[in-house]
Amino acid sequence: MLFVDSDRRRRPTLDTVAAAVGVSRATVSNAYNRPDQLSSSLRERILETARSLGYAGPDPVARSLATRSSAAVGFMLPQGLSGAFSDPALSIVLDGLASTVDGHDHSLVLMPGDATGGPRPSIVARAQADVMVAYSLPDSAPALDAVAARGLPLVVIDQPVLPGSARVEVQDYLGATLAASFLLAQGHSSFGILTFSLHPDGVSGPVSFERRSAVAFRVSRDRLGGYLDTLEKAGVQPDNVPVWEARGSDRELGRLGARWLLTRTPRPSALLCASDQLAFGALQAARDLGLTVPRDVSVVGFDDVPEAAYSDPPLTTVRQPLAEKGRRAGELALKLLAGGRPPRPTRLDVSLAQRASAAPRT
Amino acid sequence: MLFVDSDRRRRPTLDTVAAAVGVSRATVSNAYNRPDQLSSSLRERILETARSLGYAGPDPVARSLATRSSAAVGFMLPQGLSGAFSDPALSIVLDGLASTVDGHDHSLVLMPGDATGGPRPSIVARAQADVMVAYSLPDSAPALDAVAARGLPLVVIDQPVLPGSARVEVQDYLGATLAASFLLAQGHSSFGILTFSLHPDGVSGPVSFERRSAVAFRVSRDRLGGYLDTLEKAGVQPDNVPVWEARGSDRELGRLGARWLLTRTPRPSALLCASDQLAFGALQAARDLGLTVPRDVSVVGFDDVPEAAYSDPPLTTVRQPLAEKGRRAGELALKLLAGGRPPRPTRLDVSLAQRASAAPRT
DNA sequence: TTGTACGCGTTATCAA
DNA sequence: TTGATAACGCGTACAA
Repeated sequence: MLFVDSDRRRRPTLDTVAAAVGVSRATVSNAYNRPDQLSSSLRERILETARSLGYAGPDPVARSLATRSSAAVGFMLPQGLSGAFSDPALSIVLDGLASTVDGHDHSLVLMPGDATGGPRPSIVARAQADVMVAYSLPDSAPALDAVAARGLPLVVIDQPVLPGSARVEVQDYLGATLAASFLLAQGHSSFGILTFSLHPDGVSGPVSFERRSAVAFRVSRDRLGGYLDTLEKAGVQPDNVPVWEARGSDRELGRLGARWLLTRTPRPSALLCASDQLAFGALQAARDLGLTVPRDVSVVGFDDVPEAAYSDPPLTTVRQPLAEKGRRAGELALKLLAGGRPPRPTRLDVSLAQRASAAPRT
Repeated sequence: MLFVDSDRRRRPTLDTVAAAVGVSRATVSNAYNRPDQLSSSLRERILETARSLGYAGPDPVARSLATRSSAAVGFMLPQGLSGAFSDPALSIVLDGLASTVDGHDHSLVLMPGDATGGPRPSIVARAQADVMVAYSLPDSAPALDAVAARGLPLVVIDQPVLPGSARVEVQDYLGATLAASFLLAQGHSSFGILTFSLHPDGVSGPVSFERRSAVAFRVSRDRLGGYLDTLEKAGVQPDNVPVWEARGSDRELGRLGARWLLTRTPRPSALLCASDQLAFGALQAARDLGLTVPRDVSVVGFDDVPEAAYSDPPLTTVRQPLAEKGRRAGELALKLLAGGRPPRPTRLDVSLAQRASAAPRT
């Protein structure tokens, strides 16, 4: 009696099913993975028995060990998910990526970053994924070394290419140039710049001159550089352009920064914002201060998230193909997984979406 | 020569390192996982050798197989990530969850849903996670059966509790009641309701009477039920209340629906929206039609996402503790993982955040 | 169809 | 204490 009661409730395995049906483990495995390797009647019998035994199919981990593939794509973020998901641009990219890999029966493992500007190396070392995608990590992120140490293929988005990695990138510098040129052409000569993190230290505030050099995030570097270089070429001294660094790309942080920028003397007649979220915050800050956009101040964003078309006023911004960026990254990941060599990086185009938030200087 | 060149580039394993150091595999394993089990000098020697051999630490998959734990929590979504990430409410919940599990060195595996209203069962069957979290899946989602088949612990958010699962939930019905009561108290008597999906079939449009029954999503069911019941108690016939179902909780879809609602005759003087996103769309639709909120029409949302405080006008909405919801789910998942029994569900509170988008009927 | 050699660790249990 | 032995964990895939 006692013996019966204490029969070990181990979960059934391939062997359990094989024994019950009276075939070998290999055959049961085939029933799941290679239906053509056995008669359909036998297969049906096996599946039926498995069901009755409560066997839910081959254990994913064991299968991964045997095949040396976990059918998952790792996605490394520069920050916690909080920051991540509040950024619609990232959401769109992630969606493009997810739909691509999902279509190939791969799952997505998210690795949020922490204060170091990326996921902790221990997280990366233990993640069950066979290819990693890095999204806008700082150049020196320890997470990248961890990926290299594991020898996993890597796709980078918005980052300098690493040896052996594939890369998706957008012409950020060019985009910034477009934005600045446009405002210059509109007659503006007094600017303020609102950027997101330059270094992975969580600092917000006015940007000192030293801090502008050796910027750790490629995107920030390119956008800021594009703005400043363009202005300088037009005769606007970079030292005279106030720059505010927000800790993240978030509306409220943008509002804070824009409030500072718009209370400088002289007040800038145009704000260059490194993201649409920051720009939305800037629109709000202008309203708070009783300024009208674009009459009193022009605002230009970056990304062209869907909401940019609906803000008040609709946002003039640099458009980049966000969903495409994610899809490309997904395709590259899959390609690397299939053993492909990293192709040369293709740069996605940017363009200026002219709406109502920027106007000629009055 | 040739032999040397062709030396098999297999990745080093514990054995490789053990052999190189001249100790057993177990000792190398201990060097990584139980530093107290060996002298620190030996440990250092092992780690050093591992480094020089290019060994990145124990293989995560093999470790999972041996420990029978993959240190990951799976998150099942009702839709593709597209819909998911465009919903700030979900983002916040997910963030709360992610930070909780991340703090315990667990990773997060995302399982996007498809047309069936949840992830495909095959995805669930193969996911490497040892606990699943279901977010607002329809009651009959096949994904839930797949979880049960695997015998994985389950946490449900915004769903009816399943046998053996833990659950975190919000008083949606009560929240809807608050919103409707408030508008009634303000003197409104002509309403329109804007809801997100009632059934997992991707339909958008006016909601027929039959479609209002047997609603598949608990949240939709409770919110819609709360609105209609409250109105009915106040003498407003549910049949006379136009209801628009949006395919998703998305601003643009909300705009479409609100446009329809606001062009009914007689025009509703108040709109009850099942989410803030839909409400934002409604604000836009009102603007499009030349209506002023709240003078011509009052709008009430649901969720109280951060942006609700900054919309134009700021949104009166039902507040629910989104981040807390995610954290609770994460804690429950961890608890289940540790072998805990599912505690009885705790309901999180809701309240009404009164702002400027709703006013007494003029 | 089947036998069986892996895949790569973890964790008692045991010995020095 | 410190380290070793060996029994799993659960499949996959190839040769027979």
